[in-house]
Amino acid sequence: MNENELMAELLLPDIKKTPEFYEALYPARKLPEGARVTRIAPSPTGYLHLGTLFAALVNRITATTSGGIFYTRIEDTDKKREIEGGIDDIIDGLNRFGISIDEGFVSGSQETGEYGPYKQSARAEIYRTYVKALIQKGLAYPCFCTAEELDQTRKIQEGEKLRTGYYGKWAKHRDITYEQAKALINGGKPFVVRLKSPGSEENKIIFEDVIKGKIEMPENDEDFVLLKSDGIPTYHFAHAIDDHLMHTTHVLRGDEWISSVPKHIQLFKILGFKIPKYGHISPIMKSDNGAKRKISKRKDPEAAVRFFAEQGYDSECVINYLMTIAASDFEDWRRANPDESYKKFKFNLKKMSVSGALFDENKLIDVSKNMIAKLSSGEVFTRLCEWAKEFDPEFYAVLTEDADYTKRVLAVDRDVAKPRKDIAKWSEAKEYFAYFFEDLYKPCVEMPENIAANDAKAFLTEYKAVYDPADDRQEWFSKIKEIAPKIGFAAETKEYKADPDKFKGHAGDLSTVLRISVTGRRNTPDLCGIMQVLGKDECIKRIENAINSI
RNA sequence: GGCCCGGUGGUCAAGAGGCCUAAGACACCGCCCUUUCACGGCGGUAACACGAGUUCGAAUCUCGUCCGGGUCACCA
Repeated sequence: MNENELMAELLLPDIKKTPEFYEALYPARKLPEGARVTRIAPSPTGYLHLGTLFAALVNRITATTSGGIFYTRIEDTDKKREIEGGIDDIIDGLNRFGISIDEGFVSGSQETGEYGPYKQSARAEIYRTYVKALIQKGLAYPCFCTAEELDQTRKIQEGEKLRTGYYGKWAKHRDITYEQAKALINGGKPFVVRLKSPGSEENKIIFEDVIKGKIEMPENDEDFVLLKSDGIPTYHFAHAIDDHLMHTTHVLRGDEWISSVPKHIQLFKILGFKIPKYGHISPIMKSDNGAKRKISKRKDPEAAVRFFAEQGYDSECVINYLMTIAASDFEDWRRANPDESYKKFKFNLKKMSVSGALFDENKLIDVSKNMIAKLSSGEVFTRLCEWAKEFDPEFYAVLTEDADYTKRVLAVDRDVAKPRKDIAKWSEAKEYFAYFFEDLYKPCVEMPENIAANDAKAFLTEYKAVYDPADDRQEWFSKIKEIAPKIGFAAETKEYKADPDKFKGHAGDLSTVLRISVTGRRNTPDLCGIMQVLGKDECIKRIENAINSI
């Protein structure tokens, strides 16, 4: 054995396999030409984040449009920051938003696929095998520096205004000998394994980012850590091994990774792996006192995807909004294909924005209103109940007490040619439909200032006598028009506008009186339709109540 | 501070040297339609960060300045 081989044996004596074993275990995927293999690799250090959802969407749709595979991999190499239930929350969240997963973790506890395990903590032996091979070739070495020592050199570098890091002459253990290492290990010293970087800062590397375009950076010359002292790899190393073995073709991740690309490219080259295509996704930003900053888990409630669920934003609407951010041509496509699933959209990574977009709730509201307006009342019923069941059980009870009635309520101004665009999120529905339900209805008979109480009373009394729930909209309104002149109101709005002084108001004002009496609201959808749903008895009751309390 | 990336209305954005008197969407404002509110229709306010250069011609190419973002861990 030569010195390098001795070193490898000293550092990783338990590793008996070779990289060839794993290369054979995970052969290339049999996929059609041009199929893209993508993935997200969340770490279970918190709940599903908007940025993660966004990245998942972009990865999912690039795999879909190319006939490829999208898989999930759990990056749980940092045991210190891991939180309980993190995996479940992330994967369940993806499922909830309709992001289907072909392979890897498909639920919090279940994984599928031929390229597993899909959890890094279960892959330790694989990483260590590759590290050992690197040491054998003299391409990696042990480093015994303590956190304090590293801190010390960083301070010196800062003092001298030098680039910080473990490189060049600062790489203390770069040339450590087998004998030296052996002595330290026998002395019980912990160590990490570092890459013996062959790079130089003088050299430039150029790579084509599939989203951002051509990027030029100095070559990596840092002897960064491959294996931490607990024997677990760093992200960089795990990324190279996993994405190679799992045959990822496109690494689409947050652009906070862009500065690590030189490290990654170097690693792939040294390991003899084919370099995947990289695409770096700009973060979703948030405006904070005029300043623009990346949306943050700690400060912003909407950073956790759960926020949208609680608010009652429909998951499909959120995805469609995210698509408008992901692809500048998505809105045009949506207008041209109003009924297609977003999955049919021909997504092009090059159309992605290079700079981060501000999260725009107004736009989300607009997208949501448009989408919800297109739903049938049955579909609205299903989704509303689904939401209420989880987030507003009381309302859920009201909605499901008489499902047929509720469906008729939801059908007002909905299953028609031009449905209302009124609801943006399910949490608004309770307030919006309250007057339909005994338990939620709060009578209010406060009439507009321009209508005298006597006139209101007189109108309601007359109207009550002729009211017929069988009337269609036209008949319904003509009855109001017939009463109008009798109490000094214009039957036609135009009449009134032509000479306002001649009238106390117009038929429209009287319909407002009726509206308030029946619903307690000044604004509602089509009143005639509402009264039909409410039924004769209820309407009469409410009208009488109004007459008595004005 | 070093290294990257970016900068078109309030927001998202089209834009590849002449088609730019700069599109569209959201938001906002006005008018019309209208049983209210919406919807819809019509219209309006509002932008190429700044300075040099290249060119007959620059939002577009180059350089500089300024501003914003990211990153510089045994975190991902």
